Amino acid sequence: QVMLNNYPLWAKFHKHQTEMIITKQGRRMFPFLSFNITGLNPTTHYNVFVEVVLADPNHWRFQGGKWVTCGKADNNMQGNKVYIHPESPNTGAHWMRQEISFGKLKLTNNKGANNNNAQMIVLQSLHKYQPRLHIVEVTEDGVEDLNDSSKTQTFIFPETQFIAVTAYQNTDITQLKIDHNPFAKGFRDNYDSMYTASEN
Amino acid sequence: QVMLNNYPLWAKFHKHQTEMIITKQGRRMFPFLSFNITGLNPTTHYNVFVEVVLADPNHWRFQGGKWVTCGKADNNMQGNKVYIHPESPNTGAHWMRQEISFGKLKLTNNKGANNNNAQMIVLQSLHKYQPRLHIVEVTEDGVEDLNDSSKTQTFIFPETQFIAVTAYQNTDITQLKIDHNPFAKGFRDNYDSMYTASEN
DNA sequence: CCCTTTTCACCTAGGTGGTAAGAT
DNA sequence: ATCTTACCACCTAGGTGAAAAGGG
Repeated sequence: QVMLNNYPLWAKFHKHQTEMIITKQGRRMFPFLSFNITGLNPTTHYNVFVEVVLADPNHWRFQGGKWVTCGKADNNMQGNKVYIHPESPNTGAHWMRQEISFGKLKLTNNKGANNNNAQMIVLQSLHKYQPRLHIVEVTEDGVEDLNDSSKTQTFIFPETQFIAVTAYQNTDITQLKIDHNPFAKGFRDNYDSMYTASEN
Repeated sequence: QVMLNNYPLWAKFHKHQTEMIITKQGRRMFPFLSFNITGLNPTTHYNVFVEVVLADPNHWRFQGGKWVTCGKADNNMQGNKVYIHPESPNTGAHWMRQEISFGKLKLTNNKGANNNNAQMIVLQSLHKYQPRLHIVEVTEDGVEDLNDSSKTQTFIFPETQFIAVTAYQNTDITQLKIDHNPFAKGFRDNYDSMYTASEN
C-alpha cells in the first residue's frame, strides 16, 4: 500500500549505518523520504506527515571505526518531531496521483527552531532515529482524530533509520553522500578530470 | 477584507500600462500577486485561486510609443485561466495567518502547456487581462459549489491589469522591471560601477 | 578530548532582459 | 513589417562537505 522510493540507495546507506547532519538552521536529509501510496479513498481528505522517533534507547558514539552505545538516550528531549507534508490536507486522489516527496524536510538541533514559521524536526545528536509515515483521515471540520486508529495508518521502513550527527563520522557515509547528492558534486574526485580530460 | 500587497509598485507599473511576458515554458509575473485576507471563518476550509480574464474586447498593438486598439480580441481562445494557490485547500485561519503569495504563478502562450502537471495560465499575446482573486468555501466532500455565490468571494484590483507580450514594448516598463526585479539586477546601469567605485 | 559552530568554495536550480534568428 | 522563439550571460537563492575555530 505504501512504497519507499529510491529504495536501492537507502539500502546502500543503511548497510553502513546511515548518518544525517543536523544544523542550527536546518539540514535536508539525503537520501530524502519519498513514497508512492495506493489504496486510499479518492474523495476522502487526508493529512500526510512524517514523524521521527527514537529508534532505540541508547546514546551512540563512533569509536575505532564503529558505532558503539554509550549510555542512555535523553528521552525527555523536547522539540517538534513532525513534518506535515506541505500539500496537506488533500484528497486520496491527490496523494495517489504522484510520488509524495519530503525533499524539503529539514533536521535541526535547535530547540527554538520552530518559532520562525518553517517547520523543522528537532533531533539530538548521536541518537538513532526511525522516520515514520502517517496518513490520517481528516474529518469535515479539518480536525484529526489521532485516537481513532481506524482513521490513522502508520508505515515504517527500517532502511530509513539514521543516526543524527553534527559532522560525519563514517567516511563510507561521506563518500556515498558525495557520490549521490547532486549538491555535493564539487567534492567528487573525478569532477575536475572529467573536464581536463576533454580539453584535448 | 482583502489587501493587495506591494500596492505602490503595482501603481508605478500601472501608470505606464503594465506588460507581462508570456513564453512557451511559462514566465513568472513581476510584480507578482500577493494578498492579505481577513474576515474568514477560521475553521472553514477554502480554496484560494487566481483567475485571469480579458479586461476588454480589444486586440492591442504598440505604435508610435503608445498602446492602441487594433481589431477585436479572440474571445474564443481556449486554455487554462486559473491558478489554484498551492496551499489549497486550507482553513480560514491558515489563509489569514500570513500573506498569500502567487509568486510562482506562470503565464504562457502554449495552449498545450498543462499536460505536464505544472498549472500555468494560458494567455494570448497583445490582449489586456485582469487578474481576479477567488476565495471559495469547500464542502465536506472537498467539492466547490461555484453556483452558490454565498460561498464564493471575488476580488478585483484594477492596478493589476496588464497586457500580455512576448517581448517588452514600452521601455518605461522594461526599466521598471530591471529596477525592481532582483533577477534582473545584471541589467541595472549602475551595477558595475557599484563595485568598480569601491576598488579604490 | 570530543563535539559543535561558523565560514567557505563550489555546486544545483532556475529567474532576468538582450539579442539575433525564425516565422507569418 | 511585425511578432515569436531560442539561446545567452548574468543574476538570485540556496544546498554541499571541508576546514578551521569555538566550547565544555
